[in-house]
Amino acid sequence: MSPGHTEITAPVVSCDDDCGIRDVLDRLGDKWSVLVVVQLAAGVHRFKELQRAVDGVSQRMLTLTVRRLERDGLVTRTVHPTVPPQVEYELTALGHSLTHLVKGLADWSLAHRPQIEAARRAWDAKADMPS
Amino acid sequence: MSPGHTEITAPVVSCDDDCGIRDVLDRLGDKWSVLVVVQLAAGVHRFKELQRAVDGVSQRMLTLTVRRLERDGLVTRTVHPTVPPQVEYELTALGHSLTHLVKGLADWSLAHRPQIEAARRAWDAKADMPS
DNA sequence: CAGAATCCTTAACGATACTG
DNA sequence: CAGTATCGTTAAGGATTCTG
Repeated sequence: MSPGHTEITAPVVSCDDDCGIRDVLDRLGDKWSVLVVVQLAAGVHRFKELQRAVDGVSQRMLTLTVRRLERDGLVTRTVHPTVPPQVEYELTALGHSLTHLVKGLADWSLAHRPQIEAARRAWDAKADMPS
Repeated sequence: MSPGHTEITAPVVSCDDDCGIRDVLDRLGDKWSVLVVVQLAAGVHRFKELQRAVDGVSQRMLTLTVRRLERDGLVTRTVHPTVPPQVEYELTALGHSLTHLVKGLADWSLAHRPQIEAARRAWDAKADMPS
């Protein structure tokens, strides 16, 4: 191994081509999927409950989000043919397995938030300086 | 506690308001940040090396991405005033601490990809059915 | 209540050209 | 090489209205 700069060692997660990470990232990337999964990790929710819990999500986006999660097999959608319609969403086993990772991200986020904010302040302060 | 449906138990990760998860998610959400972090986890990279390694990223987006990562304190940018300019990017300790989580996501992704694809095929097949 | 449909605004992204 | 600047496209998301 020559010293100095990069020799491009074995990629941590082969991302030479898109071998799957992107698929998951695209689902985690959108604004609401993770938040919904996190909420559902606490238990079964009806549509309106979800919307209140996530706070900020429009009804349209919540619909789209749960549909995509359902399509990916992360949540189940159960319709009860009652007089006011009642639909319950629940995490599948697959969905629950993701919860641990999401929890990890949340923990990391909370733990390192001060550092990140400090770095941002430092950067922004530097940027304001003319010379 | 009444039985039946949801009583909204304690949130897994308090997301009543946005208490930090979103900040991290927004950085994970964009198309390239994670890929760049993953590449840098393998070692120091120059700008062009990164662009080749990530494959698909435009020079503009790579610039924006590394700038944001630098602002957040996840990577360092070192300029060597050589005759052709040479800039090296490297993960900070903070950046490295994120690597574990990203690796976890990648592993999960690879492990459960078949399940997700199967679920999608099933969903799409069902959707095509007229009745 | 749960949702489908429509319209509209924004910003993420990509391609190209130019610079130190 | 490592950017910056500009432009055009597209997709994500929000607001609103209507329906079973």
